Amino acid sequence: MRYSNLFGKTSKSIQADADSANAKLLTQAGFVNKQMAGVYNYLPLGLRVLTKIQNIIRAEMNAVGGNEILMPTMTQESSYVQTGRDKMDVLFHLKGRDDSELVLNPTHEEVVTPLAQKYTFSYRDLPVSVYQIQNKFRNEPRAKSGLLRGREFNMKDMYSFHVSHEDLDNYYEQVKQAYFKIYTKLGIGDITVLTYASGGVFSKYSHEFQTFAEVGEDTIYFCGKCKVAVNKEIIDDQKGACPECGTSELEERQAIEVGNIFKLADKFSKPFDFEYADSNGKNQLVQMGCYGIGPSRLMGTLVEIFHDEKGIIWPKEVAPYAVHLVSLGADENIKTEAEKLYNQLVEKGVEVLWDDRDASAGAKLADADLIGIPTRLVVSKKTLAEESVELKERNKSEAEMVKMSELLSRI
RNA sequence: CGGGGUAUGGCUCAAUUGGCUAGAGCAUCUGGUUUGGGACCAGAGGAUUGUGGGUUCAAGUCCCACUACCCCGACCA
Repeated sequence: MRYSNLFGKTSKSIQADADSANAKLLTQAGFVNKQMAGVYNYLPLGLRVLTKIQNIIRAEMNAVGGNEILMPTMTQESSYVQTGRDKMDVLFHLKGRDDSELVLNPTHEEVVTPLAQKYTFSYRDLPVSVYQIQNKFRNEPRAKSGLLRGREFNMKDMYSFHVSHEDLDNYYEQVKQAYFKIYTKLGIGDITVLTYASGGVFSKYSHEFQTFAEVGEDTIYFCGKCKVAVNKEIIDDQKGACPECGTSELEERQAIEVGNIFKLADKFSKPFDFEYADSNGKNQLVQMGCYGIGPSRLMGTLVEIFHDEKGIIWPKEVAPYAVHLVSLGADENIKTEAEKLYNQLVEKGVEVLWDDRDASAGAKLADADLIGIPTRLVVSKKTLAEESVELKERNKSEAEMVKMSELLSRI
């Protein structure tokens, strides 16, 4: 991609209302643009990152047998009346023609449960799990912290259906491991911990995945020995002790919730009367689990974790491009050489963003740091004199000269 | 939802006790110069000051209402 063709621009001045580092940097670098409180537009750079995060998640869900589907954004309110969730205060309500009552789905239990019911008759149809990656709507009393807490946000939600609690337990563990693989791939595996948390309205307890970060809204108590934590909301229930080893020597940390998994059991199968015939032909309630992770929140989290005073430092797995090619100087010769290199890289399948503008060196280099692509290549009079290209990693301070002839094999 | 604050070109801000044609920087456009860390010179365009009402000879400025946004808290599948 040539920078001159890229929709979205970097900006020197920042949004006055950008609170967190992720809101500030993502806006300034041209990844997102705020539509209104807690609602964002994803520009090309931002969408590329979001898509990569989604694909990492998608691969792991497929690996545990998840079937990807896409459910609707809106649903008749009566489904929520059936479960009692129509009273949730974060629910967006709207009216259709004839004053029909509709809601924008905050999650999809009310949709997926009756859906799965239509295709599940006996134990032979179970277990099964389905997931989708879609935008959710929650009328948060207070949206904040950029992508960390929005009113419309992107989420992967998976739902599993089982004949027994044991089977649910089994699958739940598999998904838990899949989640850790996701965090590891995103580069936050070592700072993300399994956290015992409240199950909200639907189950007594749940497991959250919490990433240590100062801006995190959640307070958790971390057990260094077991590498698990307890959310503050249930620390009293746990009597201030680690649920795995019992020690009360826990470290208080701030963290961002980057995933949450629940054993729903029959919380939803019951109101919808979702039963299957067992091997004796007797009807039994289906046991359910649900598993949520937010790509958009993860994108914000990654920026919170990986940035410096100059800008974002994307992990390679999710960076919008692998290489940021910068040509410095107005000489036609420089531009020609840069273009040659650009074409070679593209041909080789390297994702490259070429800053082909006539902007000053300072402006281009500052933008490269702000955007945060892992590898920066500079072509200038200086480098051409040595038939070389300057290579610098965004997360390192020193640059090195690489011969043009050797460059392609290096990348 | 309680408390506090803000609203002025695309962005960041200014405008004396209410007073003349609402200023500047960034960005944009034109010309020139410049190219290894957000360059410089000259010129240009761009605003019914969030919306509605009120007070006044006169309102960006004062009053009321509404809306949006931000902060603290509460809330948070």
